[in-house]
Amino acid sequence: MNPFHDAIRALVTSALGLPADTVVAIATPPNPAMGDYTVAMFPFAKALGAKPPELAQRVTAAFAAGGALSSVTAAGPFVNVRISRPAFFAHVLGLVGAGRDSWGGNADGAGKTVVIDYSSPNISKHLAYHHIRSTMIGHSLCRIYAANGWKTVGLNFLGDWGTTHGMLLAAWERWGAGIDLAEDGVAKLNALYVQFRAAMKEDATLEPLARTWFKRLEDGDAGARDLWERFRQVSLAEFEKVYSKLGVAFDAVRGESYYEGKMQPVIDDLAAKGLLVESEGARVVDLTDRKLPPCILVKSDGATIYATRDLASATDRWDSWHFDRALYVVDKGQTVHFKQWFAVAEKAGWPFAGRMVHVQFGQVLFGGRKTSTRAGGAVLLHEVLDEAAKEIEAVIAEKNPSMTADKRSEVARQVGYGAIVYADLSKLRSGDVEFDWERLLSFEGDTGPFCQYQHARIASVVRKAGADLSLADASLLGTEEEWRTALLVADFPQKVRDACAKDEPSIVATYALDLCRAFSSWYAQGSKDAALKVNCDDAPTANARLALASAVRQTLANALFLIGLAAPEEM
RNA sequence: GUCCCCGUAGCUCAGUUGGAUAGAGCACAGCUUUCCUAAAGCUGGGGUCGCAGGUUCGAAUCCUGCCGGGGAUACCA
Repeated sequence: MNPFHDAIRALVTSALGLPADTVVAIATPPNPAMGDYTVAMFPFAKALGAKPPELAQRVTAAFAAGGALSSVTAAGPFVNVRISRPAFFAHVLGLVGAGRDSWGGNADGAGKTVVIDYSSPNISKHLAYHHIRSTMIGHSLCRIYAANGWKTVGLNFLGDWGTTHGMLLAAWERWGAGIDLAEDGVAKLNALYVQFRAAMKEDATLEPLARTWFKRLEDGDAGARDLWERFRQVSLAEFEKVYSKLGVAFDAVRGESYYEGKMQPVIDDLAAKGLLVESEGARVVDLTDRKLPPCILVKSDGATIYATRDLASATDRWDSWHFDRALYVVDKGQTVHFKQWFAVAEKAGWPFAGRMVHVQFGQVLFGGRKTSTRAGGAVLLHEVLDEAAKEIEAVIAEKNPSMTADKRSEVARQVGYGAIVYADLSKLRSGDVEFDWERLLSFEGDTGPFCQYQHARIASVVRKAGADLSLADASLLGTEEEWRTALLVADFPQKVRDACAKDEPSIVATYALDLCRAFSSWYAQGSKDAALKVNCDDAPTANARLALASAVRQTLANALFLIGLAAPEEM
């Protein structure tokens, strides 16, 4: 995948007489002064019956100068390798230049389809801040899988069914007269829902009323159906406002209601296979052999439950797309639920069994506790996004007063939203995250705006220089800072693979930051010594440096795209 | 009770799948502004990698047991 890595592998395997396909772990030495890459000899010692330092000597002795590698030295049990810098610089510039927007991607997933279930909010409720996790991790995974050659289907699985929606219909009947849903519809619906739940505690007739309304909905009663459809549309329109801010678009929106008619065949099939047993009045699949609680599919009152809907929906997704993999980007609190119905699919021997993955993530905590949207007072996602854009707009006005108001507003949204998204995606999925306004609204250091700033900086320097980068002579590159930057650029394709293999967008986010730091360090050299500027006085050197900077910019733009951040040309 | 996740600098987090002296940012002390502008760079202090064992040439990383935090644990999603 990288001719320089290939050369190192070839050298090691041939020197030690190992098969050419032996796994050779190529790492970065702790100190750049030691070399560009390093290979530890320990893994080969046992098989070859020799001590690691001796093997390192053998590799060194077999090295012949010329080609991709410039020097090979033994440091005890390690073999440190320096690669030919002019060749490497030329290689990097060529790759990025040829790849452009697709640079970093691969075709590993060619012919394969992944269905990614993400965001999946409940209608008639706001998108709260914590929805950013599923929404952006899922969105980013769509792009990462696509960059790895997969066909992706992004799916929003709306919570639009169940007795809670009956409550809302009942509440509307009581108090809905005169309410205009055209403006802040979701807020009004949510208020009605909260009001109804509160009233239920006082008035025992309300819960049956809600059930009756839901029954009407299930039976296709036109009045109930129309009203529910209206609530659904109002909610979707409001979700869409937030999604468009984030650049999120789905390939399909299928709510729980969509699968309503598809559950009976699932139940029948499980019953026919003898998997469905009666237990405490409910119909369940026993999972004691998997050390799991039984999976309830039909409640004792005869109604279905979310496991039934998930099974029906998986079946439907299989019929629609014949996926090779289906990701469920859902918080880790639902781990048992997913294990249960994945197990049911396996027991039933369905063709898609084993292809589902629960991509779990940690929860957003407020003061160390899980959020409760029911308790009210939840922080809304659009509020956080708007606040960040507002704050950053003031910063831009101060730092870049010549920018027009329109442009400033556009860039403020890109960078403000970028700050919020980056703050979430830069962390490993698995950990819980504490909601912290101060940290979300910081634009310095390990942040999205820092990455975007480096991108804008490079774009501006290159734009103003107006040089013909196709004439760049890579042999004129060579400072330590340029070198470290180029090495990082070359790592990008592997990061795109790793992020996909682990379903982990933070790998790309962390990488983007590392690349920015390397570039920023390099760029700052120019303030100490004008000869070290990117756009220095010596035209051929400037051309080569601008070409490398341009490669960094392209890499950065591609990385930011994968995590859903805009890459502004100026800021 | 059982199961899952987490525990690394004062705070927020990385750590190349077991490798050489554990790294960033924030905060703190200081220094540096004619390329996009300091939204940055450089220097410095700051660590028993929760604790105790084990596995081996070698452990923040793997195994076991504790401690601490969060979550799940059949008719909500």
